[in-house]
Amino acid sequence: MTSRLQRELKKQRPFDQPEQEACLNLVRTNDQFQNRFGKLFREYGLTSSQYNVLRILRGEGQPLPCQEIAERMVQVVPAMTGLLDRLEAQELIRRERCTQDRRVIYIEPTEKALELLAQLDQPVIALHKALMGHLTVPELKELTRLLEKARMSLDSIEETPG
Amino acid sequence: MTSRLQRELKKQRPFDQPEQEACLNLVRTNDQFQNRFGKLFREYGLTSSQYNVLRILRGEGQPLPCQEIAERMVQVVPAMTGLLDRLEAQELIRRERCTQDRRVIYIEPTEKALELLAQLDQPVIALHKALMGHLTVPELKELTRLLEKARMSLDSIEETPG
DNA sequence: TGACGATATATTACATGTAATCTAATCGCA
DNA sequence: TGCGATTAGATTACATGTAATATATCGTCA
Repeated sequence: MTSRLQRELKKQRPFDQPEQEACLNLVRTNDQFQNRFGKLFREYGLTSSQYNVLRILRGEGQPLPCQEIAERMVQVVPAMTGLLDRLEAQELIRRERCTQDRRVIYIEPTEKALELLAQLDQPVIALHKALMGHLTVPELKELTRLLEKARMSLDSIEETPG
Repeated sequence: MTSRLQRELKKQRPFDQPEQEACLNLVRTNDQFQNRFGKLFREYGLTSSQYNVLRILRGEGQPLPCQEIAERMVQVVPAMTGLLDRLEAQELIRRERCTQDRRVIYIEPTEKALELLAQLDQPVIALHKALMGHLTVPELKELTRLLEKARMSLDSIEETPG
C-alpha cells in the first residue's frame, strides 16, 4: 500500500518506521497550513509571527516584556528585536521602558493593532474551519491529544546535552 | 480543565474551537521538533532544507531538475537557487545543464554528500524514535491518518482564489 | 563603594522563505 | 520563418530564524 505522503513526495519505497512517517506528515501538514495562514495575514499587511505577537499581547491585556513574548512564541530573543522594530514601524505596538528595572522594555499593542486583530478574527476562525473542519470533533480531540503527547518527549530530552 | 497547550502558552482562557486547538498544537509541535532536527543537522554542517534536498536526490537515485526538487519540498523556486548555491559551495551537489533543453539544470549529489547522508542515517532514525517513540504504533498510525486527512482540505481550497 | 556575575535587549552575520521581476530557451502556431 | 506565450532558473528585496557577541542595567557581596 502506498500512503498519501509517499505519493505526494514521489517517494519510491514505503516508510520503514511509523515514527518517521508521522514526523514527516507533521512537517508537511504544518508547512502547508502555515502557507495558508501566511497568505491570509499578508492580505492584512502582517506576517504569521507578527500576528502571533499581537495575539499574545491582546490575550494578556497588559504590557509584556520582550522576554515574555519571546518565551510564549518559542522564538529566540534576537529575532524578537527586529520583529518588534517592524511592528513599531507599522505603529502596531509601543515600547516603554520600565522605570523600576531599566533593562526591561514593556510592549503594548496600539489601538490600530487591536482594530486590525478584530478584523482578522472572523477570517482566522473561518480558515481554521476550512482547514480542519472536515475532521470530526472526536478526531480533532484525538489529534490534539496525540500532538500533546508527542511533545512530552521534549521535556525529558531537553535536559540531556547535545 | 486546562490543556497542556494552554499552560504552555500561558493562555488565560480555554480554546473556543477544537479546530483552533488542533491547529495550534500542530504548529507548536512542529516548531519544537524542527528545532531538534535543526540542531542535529547543524552538527553536520547542514540545515534542515539542505538535508531535505540531499535526501530527495539520494532517494531518486538519478539527477533531478531544480523544479522537481522544489516541488517535492513545497518550496518556491527562488529559494532553491540559493539553497543549491550553498550546497554546491560545500561540494555536496553538482549542476549539469541538460543538452536537450538548455533551460533545465540537473542536480546530482556528490560522493561526499552520500557519505554525509550515510553518517546521518542512524542519528536521524534515533531522533525520530526519541521524539515519537513513546507513542504506541497504533497511536503513530492514527496520528499519520489524522494528519493526512487534515491535508485533504487543501486539495479543495487550493482551487478557490485568494 | 566597587567589582563581578546575571539578566534584558540589541547587533551582526548568515541561511531561509515569499513576492516580484528578469533572462534565456523552448514551444505553438500562423 | 518568426512572433508571442510558456517554462526553467536566476536575481533582488525583505521578513524571519539561529548563533555569537555586545551593551546596559541590576543584584550581591566584600
